[in-house]
Amino acid sequence: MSLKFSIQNKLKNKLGRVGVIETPHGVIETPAFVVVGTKGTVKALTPEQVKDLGTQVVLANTYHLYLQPGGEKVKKMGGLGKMMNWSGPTMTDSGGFQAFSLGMAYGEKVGKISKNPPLTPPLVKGGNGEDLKLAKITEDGVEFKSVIDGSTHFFTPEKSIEIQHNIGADIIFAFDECTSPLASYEYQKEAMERTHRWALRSLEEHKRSGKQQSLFGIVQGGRFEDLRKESAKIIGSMDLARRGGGFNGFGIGGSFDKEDMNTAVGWVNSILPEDKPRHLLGIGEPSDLFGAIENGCDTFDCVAPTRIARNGQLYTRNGKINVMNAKFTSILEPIDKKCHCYTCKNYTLAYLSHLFRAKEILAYTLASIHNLYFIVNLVKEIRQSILDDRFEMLKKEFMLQYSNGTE
RNA sequence: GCGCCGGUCGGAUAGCGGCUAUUCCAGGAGACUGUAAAUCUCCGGCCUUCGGGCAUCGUUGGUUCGAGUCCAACCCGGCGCA
Repeated sequence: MSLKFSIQNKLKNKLGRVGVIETPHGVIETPAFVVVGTKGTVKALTPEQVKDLGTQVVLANTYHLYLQPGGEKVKKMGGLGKMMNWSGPTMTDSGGFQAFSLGMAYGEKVGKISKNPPLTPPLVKGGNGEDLKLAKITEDGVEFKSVIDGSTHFFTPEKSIEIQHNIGADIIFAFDECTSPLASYEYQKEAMERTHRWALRSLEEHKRSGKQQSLFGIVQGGRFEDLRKESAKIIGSMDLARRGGGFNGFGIGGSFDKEDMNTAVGWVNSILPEDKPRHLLGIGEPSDLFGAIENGCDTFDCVAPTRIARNGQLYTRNGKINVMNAKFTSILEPIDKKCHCYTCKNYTLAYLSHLFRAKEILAYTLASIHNLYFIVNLVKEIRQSILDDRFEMLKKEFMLQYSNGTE
């Protein structure tokens, strides 16, 4: 069950690399942006549209598919890929993110990326205790309340792996706890150590089952250097000596400060084994990609392009625009004149603006096509730039234009 | 002409004597990073030293400590009868 990963080229004096991951459902040329299809569908898009815009791999979610339709049902439908008519590589997240989004973050204005690092250590202790939250963390696992009907479910590492086996993605993730950026050092450490214990349990459950899917272990540690390094060391070498093999690849999870995310990723990737793929979980604003890639990440998934698309925000080389703004109602040009996506080739901003205001379903489809095309192909462009030895040039050019753009 | 009903933000509404005039939609803007999300937040009369202050419920008067709310007249709209 080892995953084939080969490195084709590396960035000079940096951790970045170009490679190829071989899965049972085809290759992933890395770096690659992984499109999120949480419930076994990329919202607003058909798999053909997802494929045509250049997507190589789709990631679904264990918690959501477990609740609906259920892991067994997915298995009976032939597994994730077959079920959703996606013939390419697939991944599933373990449900660890929901320990955060339905726990600490539930009902709060907190994302996993904090933009203004708190000057004083926050009072927030950890991730459980409040009855209002839908996730409570214990040593054994996480108690979740269903967002659909409020029913209670308990995820252990073993349970998550079992569900992920049923769902049947090519790459699955160890069960972890995604922490809040507001959590204290003490809590981050406590959660990280628990995640390490869960990682071992995930790995053992996976080996015991004999399933052929690839399992990625997840590095935690929040924004703290010593924790990140410790986590990378432990997850990176877990179970290697005892049975050989260890994890097939790694996920880098948890929370970051926007400011030093790249540095944190660098700490981790300089420790993780070089010959296995590294997936940066949940990161993917255009401006984040360059830093993540040059710091050694091979794949990234992010809901941002599809979610913000449905909420009316669109990527352009000159930064993001909000298509709902009044000024776009009369602009008879595409979102981005240089973009080659289906949406830009065929529709004007004025029309998109109309579709959004009218709440027409097509609005969400066209916007999602554009944003995904933008991000997927930006990563492809970065990949090519590494092969052509002009990464720095592209990065400089893109970042300047993206942050200066007023359009 | 007579009778009845009604005039509250751009539209639709709540409000039936008590201080902060409600909600929805439309409008303006912002947010969203391993999807609780086609979602959420804020703004919307004037002034503000951002604490707040002053207005405002068709118009004008009146009753009352206090009126969007009660009374009168007028204006406008709908319906009915001539």
